[in-house]
Amino acid sequence: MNSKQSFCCATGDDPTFAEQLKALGHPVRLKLVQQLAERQTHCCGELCACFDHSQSTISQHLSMLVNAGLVRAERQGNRMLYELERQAVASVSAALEQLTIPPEGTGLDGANADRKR
Amino acid sequence: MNSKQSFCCATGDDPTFAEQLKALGHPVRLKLVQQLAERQTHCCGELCACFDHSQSTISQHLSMLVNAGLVRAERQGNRMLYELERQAVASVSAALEQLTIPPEGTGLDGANADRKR
DNA sequence: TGACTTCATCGGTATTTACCGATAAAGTCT
DNA sequence: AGACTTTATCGGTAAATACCGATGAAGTCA
Repeated sequence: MNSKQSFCCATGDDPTFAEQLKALGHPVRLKLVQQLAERQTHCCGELCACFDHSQSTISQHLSMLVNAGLVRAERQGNRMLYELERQAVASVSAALEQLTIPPEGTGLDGANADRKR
Repeated sequence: MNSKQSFCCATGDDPTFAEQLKALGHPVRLKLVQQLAERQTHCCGELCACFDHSQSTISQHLSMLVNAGLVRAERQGNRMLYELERQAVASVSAALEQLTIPPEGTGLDGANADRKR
């Protein structure tokens, strides 16, 4: 039953890394994250105003971001304040950057070696 | 008809950023990228050996990575050599890191301001 | 040429995702 | 308390995704 979902190379690392990337990999959610990046906090209504999707849709996308650990939600009176977990985004970014480092001693990496920040 | 997919805040930026994140946001594809990061090139067969998915499945995942611009494919005789586009991964990483920068002059960013590399 | 290897593509099915409207839950305010 | 605001959740549908086996296409090698 799990033969479809398993992947044998799993070395036990990053259980949520793919999840986080997946959460970021939707235009609405990415835009939400970008909005959140620009200000300290947003409530759901403000965010909804940026999209022409229903409130329920935006709320669901937000909760996916929260589940992925990329956004924190905090109740404030009547409304929910959403705040970007910049640290989490940073660690996703850092993990990706790791993949950028060419293997040692290849000597073939001419096309890539010059970049590297 | 496009009312479901449009998102009004789109400022015209990053047309493929979400696409790239989405491509990375699947455990098999992420693992493929990680494999490719560790060596200069891999052929499809080598990569298939790392998963217990069918060859067609792996091939499809690879072509998604290629379409997202994250992997380059090059024919070499009988086989295809896949190589990570480290530059593309780096730019995804950099774009994410941008989101990490708190807005100027908030003064409220105590929970996040200490990190920032 | 024909047998063989390697990979991509096709056709199909099952699962997941995205989305909506309606409603519930939580809070405010009079 | 009741009216109102704000957001989450439920139930459902349509579309997209993930996967497979079978087949096709491209290349090698005798």
